[in-house]
Amino acid sequence: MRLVIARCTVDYSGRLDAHLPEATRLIMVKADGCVAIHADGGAYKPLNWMNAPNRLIEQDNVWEVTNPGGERLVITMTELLHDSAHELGSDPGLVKDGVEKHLQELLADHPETIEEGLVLVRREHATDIGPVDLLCRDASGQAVAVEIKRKGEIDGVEQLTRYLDRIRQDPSLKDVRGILAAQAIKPQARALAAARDIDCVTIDYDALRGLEPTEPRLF
Amino acid sequence: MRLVIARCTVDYSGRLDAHLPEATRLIMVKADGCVAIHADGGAYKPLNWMNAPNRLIEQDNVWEVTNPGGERLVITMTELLHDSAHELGSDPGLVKDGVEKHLQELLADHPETIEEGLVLVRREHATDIGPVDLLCRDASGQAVAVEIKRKGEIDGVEQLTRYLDRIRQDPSLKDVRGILAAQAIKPQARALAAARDIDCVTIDYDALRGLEPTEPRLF
DNA sequence: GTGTATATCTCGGGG
DNA sequence: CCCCGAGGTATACAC
Repeated sequence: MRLVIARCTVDYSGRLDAHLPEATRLIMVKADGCVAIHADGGAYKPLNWMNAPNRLIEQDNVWEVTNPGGERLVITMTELLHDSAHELGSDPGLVKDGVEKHLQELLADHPETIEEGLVLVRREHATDIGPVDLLCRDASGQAVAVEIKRKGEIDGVEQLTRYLDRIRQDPSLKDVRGILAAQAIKPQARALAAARDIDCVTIDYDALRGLEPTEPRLF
Repeated sequence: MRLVIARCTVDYSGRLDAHLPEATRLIMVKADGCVAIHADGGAYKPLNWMNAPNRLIEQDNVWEVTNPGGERLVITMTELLHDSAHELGSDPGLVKDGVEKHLQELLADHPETIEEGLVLVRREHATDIGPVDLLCRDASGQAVAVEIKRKGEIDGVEQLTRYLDRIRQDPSLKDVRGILAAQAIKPQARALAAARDIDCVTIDYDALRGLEPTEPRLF
């Protein structure tokens, strides 16, 4: 990783056009060739960036970064204040706990916590517009499509609605109903769900994890 | 901005739990107190981060970053390889051209490029679930709601559908129809739009910009 | 503050 | 390669 602090202007042209007036910034060049330009505020987003793979041409005080997609980033440096390189090696990567995938795994193992008598038919049931999180059958034998979210918002209701439309085109599943299962569901999502005869169920993630016999903690 | 290269482990606890095994990484502390931890690959996202405002406690080789929302990031350093501080000053910020806002401004000035005879009634017409980009009337006097996107995808059709449902509850607008206007529209979005009697119109941004008398180039 | 939409979203997975 | 969905999304803006 190369770290350069320089007074510079930057021009990006690609998915849109963008320009940075002259100021002092950090220019980060990583081992994979990607480039990010950071100001001294805002943790997350660089002001400008180019993802790998890139071609970087250094010509005096002008750096030109291009990528196969036709995007182009030009950094014009007027004053170089720091320039250092560091060998970091590869990163083992982030280990996460508590994302939607875990919630889906737990609910697939314990569908009865969504609704009494609910039985799993298939996880990630495929439709031609994407996979439904859980396809189940309820105590009466009726098919139930379950969309799982950490946060239940309008988008989740729209998504489940699209899936239900598709699933219902299969004659054997034409009376499928929908459930939105989430750790918390916003009033707007509840309202839209109600208008579309979709049930809402809130899930207690910690209680659910307590049902797992082995308590598979990641760290 | 302070730049530290160190061999470290990192633990985050907050909206989820996350852990980084020991490796060498860049730790960036910006003037506003935010912290980002970068590996040597991937331009955009830090592995872990804490947005300002933060409280940072340095205790020997352990840094503890906490924020008012109860999130907590702990960096345990086993080897310090680089530590430098740099005065960057404030950044004038990024100037952009070609985002959706510009497209909306241009189309508001030239609604006839969307459809012959179309006349603007109101930009950002408010509904109780959000603003419609353009509300217009067509040559026959019928109301038309226009949703503008740079890229026309399914979400845009869903969004316009929700607005149309709301707008039609107003008796004076009950026969409003919808147009999705975008620089490019995906087949999936076209299919969904067709199923909902929403028209699709592709927009040539450069040609549209050429219609502006003053050619308001930003840089 | 909540609610909504945008983003050069990024990133990863599946066909 | 495209398509789709998740994200500690972040970020801006209106109410």
